[in-house]
Amino acid sequence: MSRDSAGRSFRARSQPVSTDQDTLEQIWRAIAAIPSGQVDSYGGVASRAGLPRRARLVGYALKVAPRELNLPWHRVLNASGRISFPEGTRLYSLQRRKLAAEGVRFEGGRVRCKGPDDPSSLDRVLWGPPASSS
DNA sequence: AGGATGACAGTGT
DNA sequence: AACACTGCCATCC
Repeated sequence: MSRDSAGRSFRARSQPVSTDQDTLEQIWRAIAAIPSGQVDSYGGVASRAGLPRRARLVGYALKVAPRELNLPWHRVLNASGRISFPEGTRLYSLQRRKLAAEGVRFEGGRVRCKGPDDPSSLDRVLWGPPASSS
């Protein structure tokens, strides 16, 4: 860990940045791997794709993703557990509807329970389908 | 070439 | 909890 002139900490990149087609496909695969009824954050997707700190790139990858891939794009939320589209837009309601169809419950504007980034729950995402009442 | 703008995130105040 | 700031990276003026 290092610090810049303003005192903020940061991790140096251990790998050269690449934004070629392979990188995009890697991200798309990570998104496709999110199980139905579960959600992940942009940063989480980036990490699982082997691209830590590249959350913004995930947003770009989603934007340019070919429709034929049929990616579960609606399962990707921002780090605060919220939908990243402005409320009231068509995409917002579409995403919210798709999530609801998979049993993802909302509380106010955010998904229930912890944040999608919580490392302890990445594997057994707790806010999953309510159908599996354990 | 340089600044603004995003389907973002982390840290500090 | 909300805001400001910065890192981040591709696009679009």
